[in-house]
Amino acid sequence: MEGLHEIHRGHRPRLELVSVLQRTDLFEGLDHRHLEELAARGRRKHFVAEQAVFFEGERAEGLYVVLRGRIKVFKLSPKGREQTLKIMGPGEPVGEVAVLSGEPYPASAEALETSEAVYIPRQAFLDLVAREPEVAMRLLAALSARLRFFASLIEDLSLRDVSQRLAAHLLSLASAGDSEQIVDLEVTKTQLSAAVGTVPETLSRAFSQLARAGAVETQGRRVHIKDRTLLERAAQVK
Amino acid sequence: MEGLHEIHRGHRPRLELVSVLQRTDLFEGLDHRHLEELAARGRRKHFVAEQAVFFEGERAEGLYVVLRGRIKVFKLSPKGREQTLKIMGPGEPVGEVAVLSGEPYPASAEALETSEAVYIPRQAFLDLVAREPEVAMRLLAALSARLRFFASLIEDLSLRDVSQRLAAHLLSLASAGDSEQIVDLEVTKTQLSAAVGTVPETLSRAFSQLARAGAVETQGRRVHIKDRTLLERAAQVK
DNA sequence: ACCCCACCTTGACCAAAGTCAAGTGCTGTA
DNA sequence: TACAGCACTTGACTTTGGTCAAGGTGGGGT
Repeated sequence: MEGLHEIHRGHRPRLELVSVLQRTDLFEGLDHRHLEELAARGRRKHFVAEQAVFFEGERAEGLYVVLRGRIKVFKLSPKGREQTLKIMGPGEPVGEVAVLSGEPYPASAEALETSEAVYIPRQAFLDLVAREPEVAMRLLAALSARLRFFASLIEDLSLRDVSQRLAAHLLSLASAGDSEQIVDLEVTKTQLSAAVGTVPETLSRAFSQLARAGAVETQGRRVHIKDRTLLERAAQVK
Repeated sequence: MEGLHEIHRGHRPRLELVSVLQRTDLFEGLDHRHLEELAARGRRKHFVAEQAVFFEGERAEGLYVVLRGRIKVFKLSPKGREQTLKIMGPGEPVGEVAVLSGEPYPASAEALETSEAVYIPRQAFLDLVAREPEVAMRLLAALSARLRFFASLIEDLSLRDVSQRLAAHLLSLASAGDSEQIVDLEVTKTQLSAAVGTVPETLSRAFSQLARAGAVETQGRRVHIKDRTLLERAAQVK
């Protein structure tokens, strides 16, 4: 029994780690040798809902790659208000900016729900990036996408009001075509308020404003988009 | 004469380009062969104050590396208000995110003053990044730094008021040590207002508020920091 | 089925900041 | 030197949105 456990703890999990790493934006299709090494040096971590992953200002000893669930990256104001930067889902890396620049984490992160991630120690990651240009290219793509996202968040916060931001957010959740459809917010409205940069009360008013205009109707987390054109107009000029 | 001109246009400038590329964050210390190729495929461009470099939404055919002067990257609201994302100085790349992701420029850019840049066509850059891991690493460092900057801009816009943002901005311009010192804004106050995410009127009031508190005194673009501790307090909790 | 608690909504209020308008001062130019 | 134009400031006003307080609602657990 003793021996069997050894094998299970030391070996089976590692093979399994390789297979989950392969389903990751950063590492899929990567040379098996590299995956093996990552698996050997990385660790699988489990988080329950609301559990902290790391805190802003902490030294970054490694990064996480989400396997299951969602991890919210956010900033806190002294008064306790929160601004969500981004919610990361399966396949996405969290904390890689801090690891790359060698500085402390620039924001905090916590699990939104039961989640799993691979933890990769700083040096293991840096070794891989330096040795494997393909990983560097994927990272560049990931960081570029994030910069784009941040730039548009900055634009929203600075130049658009809450209803416009909400309308734009709903449109980004909506599928391309249909004028009328039902979208799932995937988070509570309180969490949504932190993502669009406001408080629950104001978000609620923005929703009822859009509802009064006839653009949407809400039932809990489900939002019925009644008139996409109207919603598009609410997101823009005004 | 004809021949001389040929040489001057076709060759001298290229040698010169190599030498300026060497003074660039992204390319310094790079293999001479690569620099030659960049120089062959790139072009030097000159901008006068307020001249557009590119517009948001335009297809990104290449990127720029600032040699001299400053280039402002910004977003415009439908109503004409502007949010500065970042002002880029000598050595820094502009537009590389669009080139990397193959999507349109996510923001507009224009010269703040007489400026010079190297224009590098998309494919020349991608070739180099793919072939030269060192360039990819530098890019990762640059993008990481920018993400960090953006994250803190998002935090500021969402969670702090204008005086706090102004105080923080002044502190970032100030040198580390001294409690009392004079800093140069390096831009007009109107431009500063776009950088901290407000309008000139509000910025002006924020300045007089800080002045009333005894933290600073302003004389045009020169700001006399009279009490750094006071300024730090104004930047924070409040 | 009931109850509890967290989430959400609404109203009243207030503070922050954008807009509009007027006026001052500085600078570069004719 | 005088003028034009721009940057900046200040005041009055309005709008937006955050805060506080009070209910309503709904889903999960016992």
